Order: sequence, then C-alpha cells, then structure tokens
Amino acid sequence: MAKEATTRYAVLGMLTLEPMTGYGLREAIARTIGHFWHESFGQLYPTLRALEAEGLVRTHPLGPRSREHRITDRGRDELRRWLGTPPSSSAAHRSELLLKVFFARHAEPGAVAGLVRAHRDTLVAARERYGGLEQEIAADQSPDRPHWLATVRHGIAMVDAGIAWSEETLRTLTDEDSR
Amino acid sequence: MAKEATTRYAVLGMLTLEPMTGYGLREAIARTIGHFWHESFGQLYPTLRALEAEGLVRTHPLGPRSREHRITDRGRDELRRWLGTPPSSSAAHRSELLLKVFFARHAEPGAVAGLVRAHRDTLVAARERYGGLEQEIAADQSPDRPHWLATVRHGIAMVDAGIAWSEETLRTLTDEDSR
DNA sequence: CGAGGCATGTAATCTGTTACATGATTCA
DNA sequence: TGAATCATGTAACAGATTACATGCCTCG
Repeated sequence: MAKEATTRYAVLGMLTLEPMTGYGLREAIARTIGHFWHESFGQLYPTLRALEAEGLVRTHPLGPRSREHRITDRGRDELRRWLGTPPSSSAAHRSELLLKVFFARHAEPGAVAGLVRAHRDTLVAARERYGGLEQEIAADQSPDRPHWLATVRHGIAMVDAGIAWSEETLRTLTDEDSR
Repeated sequence: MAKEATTRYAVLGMLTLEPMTGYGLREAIARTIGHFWHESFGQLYPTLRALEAEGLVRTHPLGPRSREHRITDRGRDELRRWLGTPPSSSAAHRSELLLKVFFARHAEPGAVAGLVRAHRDTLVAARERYGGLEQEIAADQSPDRPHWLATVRHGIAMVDAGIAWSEETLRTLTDEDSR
C-alpha cells in the first residue's frame, strides 16, 4: 500500500476530535498541534478526497460550497494501526541555522551571531505561547489531556534548551568577534 | 535566481574544509555534520554539476572514474553571502512521534509508550556519540573549533532535554495504562 | 577470484509548497 | 458595498529519496 503519508494520519487524528470542513481542519491543526505540525491546503484537499475514496472518511454537505468530513470506523482502525508503528526515521533532521553556525568562520563578522540572536528571540516568543497553551490544556478535563500536555511540554523542553544554547553560543560567538 | 537550495551551501561549506570527490563529500557530511544534516547521492551529484556550471566549484580528475571538487573564489563569495541570510523558516517542524503521542488515546494500550521508550533509547545512544564527538572537537586546534563545538553542544542540549522529556512522558503514559 | 568499498550517475517517484482561480457569507 | 473570512480546489514546481545501473580497485 505504498508509503505512509503522514498527512493522512494527521487528518484522521484531527477528525477524532470532531467532524470538520477542510478549511476548519487546517485551522484546528494550527490551533492544537501547530507547535509540531502544519498542513497546506494543497496537501489537505487531495488527501481528504483520497481518504474518502478509501472509505476512511465520509463527507456530509453543510452548505452549497462546504462539507463536513467525518472519520469512519475503518478510518479509526487505520489510525490505530498507524499509531502503533514506529516513526519513519527518514524524517530529516536538518538545521539550516546549525549549518550556518558550523561554517560561521567564512561569514561576515557578526552575521551569524545576529542569526543566533534572532533565533533566540523566536524561541523566547514561542516559550511564552507554549506556557499559555500548557495552562489551557492543564485546565481542560478532556481524556486526551495527559497526551496533549506531553506534546506541549516537549515543545517547552526543546525551546528552553534552545534558549540556553543560544545564550551560551552568543557568548562564544561574540568573544570570537571581539578578539 | 529561484529558491535557496540548502544542499548547494552544505556542499560549498564542506568544500572549504578540503577538496573532495562526491562520494567523499557524502562521507564527510555524515562524519562532521551528520548530527544535524544529511545528503543523498541523488541530490549530491546533480548539485555538484550545477555548482560547476555556475563556476562556484571546479573539478580536477583524480583517476579514470573519480574527480576532486574544489571551491572557487566565487564559490566562497556565494557561501559568505548565504551565511548572512536568515534561515528560510519553511523548514517544517514536524514530529511524527509527537503526532502519535497526541493521538495516543486511540492507539492500542501501551503501543505509544513503546515508541517513546524506543525514542529515548535512540537519544541515549546519540548522547553517547555526541559526548565523544565533543571531546574530539574540544581537543582539536582548528580555527573552526568554537563553531563546531557550538553545533555539537546544540545536539547534546536537545538530546538531553529529549531524554528528560521521554522519562517524564513514559511515567505519565504508563500511569494512564495502569489505571 | 570474490567481496566490499570507492566512485559516478540517472530515472522514477513522492511529498510538499506556492500560486492561481473561484465564489459564498458575514459584518462593519 | 466592500473587506475579511470561510471554503474548495488545481497546476506548476521544488526538493529529496530510492532504486537502479555501471564499473574500478584493493585486499584477503
């Protein structure tokens, strides 16, 4: 059955929360799993049509130009199957920032330090968002709460570690420049 | 001039270390920046030919079936330019593991905990490798040392945070299952 | 002489983004 | 009424992986 296209499962998973339109799906993804996932319309709509053709999702018209997508029992089975399979390792761990740090000696003096500083600022802003999200989820009584908390805490752990690394790196990079 | 294909710059950067064959390039990438980057032959060879056509790399025959690639002055200029540009944010932050944790309630009991355990084991092994790499780099007298140390320490910081998160998550996931 | 590593490349395919194209509904 | 938001979809393209195809060289 070919490759495991993760978009399929992100969609099936989101539809366990509630039935949604394609548009709403993208919004919901940004709102709930946006800290580690994203989907574009160009992926979403074709995927929904494919899932429908396979009987994993069924649609019901809402208006003249909108339809609701609902996960089927077979869709739930397929989701459960996938949830037990190990993540496909090919998920490229590639960091453009680290590439730039690694070769920083060949850059304009101070240029890469600027990028690290911007990186830190981005992380600090993310840290703020994640903290709020954590409070929100913690207050929620959904049966998914422990799992959702785990994902947001992953984000927090990574961001905290990234901020600490940025500060440390900034110190060594600016020492370099001033020498 | 179209999109910034990062592969180009990874190649140019590596060729600042020393001239290499395409095959050797891949090896060198795995050895030195393997903790945050990787390239496949299918990318590497066409990229090398393109860089050559643009005059950013020049080749010299070594044997009947091998040639050495050397970065040119224009190549160094282009690398320097790129090093100062902010990383293209589109670098998708997508985690299949977190997707599985997020929807774990719909999985077979214990299945996702097993994946988190495997994840932790992978990180623990990586941590060992990175620790060794850090020692190696720290002992080196290359002018690149502070930058190389920074990248490996990024790996260590992320892995350490990931291990701690895994342990914590494993506790809450197994609590769940035993309830 | 056979296995494994060195070395180069192409073709098929997948996954995903971006831009384009269209139109309904809602609210200020 | 005009702008923003909701809503669906297609087309072109970019970036990358995988498998395939080839052949030399070295060492046991």
